[in-house]
Amino acid sequence: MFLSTTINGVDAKGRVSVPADFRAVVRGGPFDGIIVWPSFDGPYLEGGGQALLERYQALIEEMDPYDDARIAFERAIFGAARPLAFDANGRVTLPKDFAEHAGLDAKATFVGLGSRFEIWSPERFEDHKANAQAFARDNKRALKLPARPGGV
Amino acid sequence: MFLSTTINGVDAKGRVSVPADFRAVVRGGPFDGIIVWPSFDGPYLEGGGQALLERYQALIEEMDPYDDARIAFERAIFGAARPLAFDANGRVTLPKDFAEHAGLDAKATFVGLGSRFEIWSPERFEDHKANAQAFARDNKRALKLPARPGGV
DNA sequence: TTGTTTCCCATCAAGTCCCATGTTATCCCA
DNA sequence: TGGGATAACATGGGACTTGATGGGAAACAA
Repeated sequence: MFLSTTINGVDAKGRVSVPADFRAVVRGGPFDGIIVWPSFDGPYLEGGGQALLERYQALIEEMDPYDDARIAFERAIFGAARPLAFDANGRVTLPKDFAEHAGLDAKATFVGLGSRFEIWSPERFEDHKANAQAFARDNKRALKLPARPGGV
Repeated sequence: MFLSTTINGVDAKGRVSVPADFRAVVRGGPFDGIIVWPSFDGPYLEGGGQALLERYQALIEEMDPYDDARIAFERAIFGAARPLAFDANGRVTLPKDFAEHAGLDAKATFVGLGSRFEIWSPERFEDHKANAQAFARDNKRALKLPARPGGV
């Protein structure tokens, strides 16, 4: 599972170390690296191992071959995703357009989300985190978050 | 899996480099090249390895021999598809009618869609990409993509 | 011959690999 | 428990390989 949040440096070549914990998650898989795509939801990147993409593919292949929704998902996800292989030191090179989409220059924040992860510009992530926490607090009933005795 | 989007040049002879990642997908197959046909759905080309065509064949053979839809698909896909062999540098030569159908002149956009890919004129693809992203964003629950905590 | 297609070679850029170094975390032993 | 040794991790730069592309020669068809 992808867990915890890590900030790593992005060097002049666009290389960034993938946190060792994240590398351990995909180790032994069919592809020694991660698969990353720009979120169509905001200025950040989403990623996971090849297993994640294969799960998406299985979902999509249950749709009819020429279903409009299927083709839209295929273009939005597979068309945007890129496999990023680890180098000998566990780094990947971020394509320029990915770095631009997420506003990454000197630093990148890796956020583990269980089956997948996100990559943010550290400044944007701080804003987003505050917003997400406030949203969750204000909507916890609507979201049916598990309530704890005492309401804490 | 065919992944990511790449823009490659089309030279005066109608030659275009197939992205190295795509070549790697079909490498080792029975035919050292790709199979391409004009989409009956829009101004672009569809393609894949020989394995893809064999899967389509299996699907179609489940239909009744004289089903109108079957005959239409057979003509639209198998009748229109051509195998394009790689040259020593991994390029293929686009037949003129294919280039016309997709409006390809100086550049061609290869879009990976998992089990197959599409070839677009870069300008036309930009338009459709925005549509696909908006559609995917609005309908991602239909795909049961893992929801992000907070829904933000 | 004339135009078209296929094959081969040269070049340039970009991506990948390799080695070296500093820093942090972990382990072991006194 | 404290300190030192060791291993793991993150980072920087240089060398090299691969990929994309352009042009030309040879083979083929009209």
